[in-house]
Amino acid sequence: MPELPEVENVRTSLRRKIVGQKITHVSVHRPDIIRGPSKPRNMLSGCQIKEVGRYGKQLAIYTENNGSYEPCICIHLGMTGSLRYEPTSGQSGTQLNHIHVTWRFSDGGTFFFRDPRRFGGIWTFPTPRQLRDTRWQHLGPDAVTITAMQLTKSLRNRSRNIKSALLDQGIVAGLGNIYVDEILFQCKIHPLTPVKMLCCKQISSLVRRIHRLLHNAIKAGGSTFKDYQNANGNHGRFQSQFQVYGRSNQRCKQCETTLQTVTVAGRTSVFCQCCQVLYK
DNA sequence: AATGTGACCTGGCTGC
DNA sequence: TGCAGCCAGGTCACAT
Repeated sequence: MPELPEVENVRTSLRRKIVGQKITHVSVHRPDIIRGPSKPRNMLSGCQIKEVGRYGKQLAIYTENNGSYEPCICIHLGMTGSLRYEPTSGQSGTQLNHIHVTWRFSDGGTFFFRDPRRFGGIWTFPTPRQLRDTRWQHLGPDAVTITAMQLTKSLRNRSRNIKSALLDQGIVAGLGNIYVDEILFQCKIHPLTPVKMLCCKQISSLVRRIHRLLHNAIKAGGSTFKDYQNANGNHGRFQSQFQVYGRSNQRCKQCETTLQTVTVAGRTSVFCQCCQVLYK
């Protein structure tokens, strides 16, 4: 389940492998994984990789020609998507099923997009600016850099609860069910608390916790539950630090109360009814 | 306009 | 052992 820390680890592991390389051949095994209105311009075939970027949970692969930016692709990993780099054209450590796109590089290396559940996808754009001005335009500030002032402004006069607000990528980009549950537990806020009940001090604290948690999760290589691996095939280690996510009906690590679940915005939320206050 | 809900998709788990 | 049914959740279309 890749959220921001996992996507950031994919980005950093991938950029070391592919920046500067030229794509010699692309195979699209499953065309419906290519989304969006514009059909791919050869999925970067013949292009040289300039940089690997990220915004929220989305990755971007930028290419260049004589120093200027050329076509780019945006990759969303969805729930089970993964990107894997193999130094040779073989697929030694990569599962062969559910590979939808394969890129081959000038050095003989291969790069795969695999996504069993196909919630992910790839979007192509003629320039990075097109990507920013269309697909990324509606996203809120990236969760790593969002400020208390930006979040306060986004939450002003809203009637929804804090859990669904933090899951909304238009308010803050990069958080998903796992990290939102962990952040709300750390802040001692019940997931159903209406955002209008939170004061400026609480929102500032929320933002500090978001930054700290994401920083620690990125440092730990992200979290692995079932599927996630970075581009080298390594698993994350942050899941061992979870306080609530995946611990329904177990004891709260702070107060020993049995953790409960509630469905918010169609997602299972685990929380401690003793530690987390429902402001009304 | 803002918010809520269900569909998409498939691997893994549980219960019979 | 094999099968059916349920659950997981990011995003989007549609309903309220």
